[in-house]
Amino acid sequence: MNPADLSALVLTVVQGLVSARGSAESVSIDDVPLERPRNREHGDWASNIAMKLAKPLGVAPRELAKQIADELAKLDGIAGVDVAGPGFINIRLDAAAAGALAKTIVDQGADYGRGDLYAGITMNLEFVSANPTGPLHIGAVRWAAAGDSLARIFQFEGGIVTREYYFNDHGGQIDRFARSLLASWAGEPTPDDGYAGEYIADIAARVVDAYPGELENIPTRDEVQEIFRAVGVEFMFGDIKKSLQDFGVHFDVYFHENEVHESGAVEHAIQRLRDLGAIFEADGATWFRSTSYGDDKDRVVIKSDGEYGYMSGDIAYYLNKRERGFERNLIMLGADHHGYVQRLMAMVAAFGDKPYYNLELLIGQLVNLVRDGEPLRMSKRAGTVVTLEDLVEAVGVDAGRYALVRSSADSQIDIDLDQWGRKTNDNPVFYVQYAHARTNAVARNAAASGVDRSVFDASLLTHETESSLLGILAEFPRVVRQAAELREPHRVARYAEELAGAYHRWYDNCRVTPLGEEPVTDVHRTRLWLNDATGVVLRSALGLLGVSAPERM
RNA sequence: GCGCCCGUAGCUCAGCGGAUAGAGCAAUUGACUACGGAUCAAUAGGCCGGGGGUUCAAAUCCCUCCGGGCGCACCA
Repeated sequence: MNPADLSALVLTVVQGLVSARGSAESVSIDDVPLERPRNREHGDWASNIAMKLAKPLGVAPRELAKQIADELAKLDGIAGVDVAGPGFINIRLDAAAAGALAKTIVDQGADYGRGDLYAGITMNLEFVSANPTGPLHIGAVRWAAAGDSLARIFQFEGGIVTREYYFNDHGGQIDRFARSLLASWAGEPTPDDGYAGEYIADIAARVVDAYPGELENIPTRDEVQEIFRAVGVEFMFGDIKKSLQDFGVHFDVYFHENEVHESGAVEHAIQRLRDLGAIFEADGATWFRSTSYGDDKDRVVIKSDGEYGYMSGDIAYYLNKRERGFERNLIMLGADHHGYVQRLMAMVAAFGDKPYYNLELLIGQLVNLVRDGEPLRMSKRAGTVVTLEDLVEAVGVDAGRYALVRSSADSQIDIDLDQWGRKTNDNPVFYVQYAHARTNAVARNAAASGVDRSVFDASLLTHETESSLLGILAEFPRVVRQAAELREPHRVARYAEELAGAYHRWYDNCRVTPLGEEPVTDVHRTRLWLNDATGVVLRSALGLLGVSAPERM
């Protein structure tokens, strides 16, 4: 029996009692979530429904709880029901009902835990989106790991997901990049507003290699700079794509900002807003009246010099996504972009769409890398940029990804490179991966000792570590769904650690293979199902995080 | 000044209304002739930043103050 089944049973009982009392109070399945009590002595599952309904029904909570408990106790698969504290209903399942899950999980394999929260919904996840002026710095990388994980979680919940990267190779930032390359080539100091760092010299050298002996013969400096811009950007962007690929992050669409400009999408989008009455002219510029939709100031879309303002691109890009058919659009940004939320939501509302539904902005707080107790400081001027490569070099891809998704994006985090670089048990990712490898080792040993899955008798899973492990396995679907709803992939990581811990404790207490000359029994065979079920869920959880699940370590 | 995020064990962080607030690391002590000790067991460590409020019940929701981070362009 899984928690959903049990919830349904409790609901039936509660509805029966409510109508028997002649109350009009309506109770739905969402009102009776079951929880795992922290203290195992409180049973396998607990419900607080009696305390919630006591007031509307005008009954004492404990009395109502007792009535519900008495009805529940009569049902099959329930070993006992107690009322505790202010009115908790604590339910103990019999071993067979609880243990059946092990077989269910093995039978369903990688599909166990899959949900339908976003079944058939088209979702566009935009993240990283760094302009190609330098290697990916650590701030952009947080969402590379967390965004990709979120994409996997949405897909697990049935979503039709597109991972998208938006980039721009024109404008002020790119000009500074091109001038920096040019200066490096010419042996001049880095321009005051330029980019420093070894990569500039490296890219400049590669551009020169691509045009051997030619740059010197180009008459104007502007023309040379244009070559550095066009070719340098290409190299830089190639490097970025490669490091993302090496990090296990693959984008379905690389969307170029020029696309919205050249296609006339910007004019199209502004015209749409104009038709909707959200555009006005003032001071020689064209404005979006975003204050009518909750923004704190109006925004320029066409500057007085006739150029498009920054926001015009965002407006056109959003409309483009909608016209490409995406129902839900998520953009993941760093903490320094939180000021964009209001104006973009105003735009969504102006188009007649639903803010926070058709468009969501996820803001991730800063990440610091720490070594020897000291944060690695970034300075663009000094050219000390902490990059994705630095992270991967220090701790590897698995630990790097895991460290980035393990905490809520709402929190600033410090990643201790010394700790995460260690291949020992003070590294959480190894703790989880080792548990997975151990399930495989146990399965291999079982096969060698003649233990197979020919028999499954759930009533034999009676040890307290077995009921604890089963309880955690049962929660996987709910954890994934919650991670999806809240856009919080770190929940999956924390769950994986909890599951790994429960598995290690079970391993310590319950043997799958017989000792010495002992005969193979159905207990061993049934435990193998539980072992394999744990392996399945650990693999799924690690997969959702984009971390490998090794069979041996 | 206005806005967003954060403040929980020595450190890094979980805990989006429930029972005695958790994990990993660090500290102390145990368990290997037992499916991999990359493990497990145990001890110690907390006015959950302060103060008010809502509730049967608050680390969690609301208000306020304090502290830290990040933003508030006809720049991108």
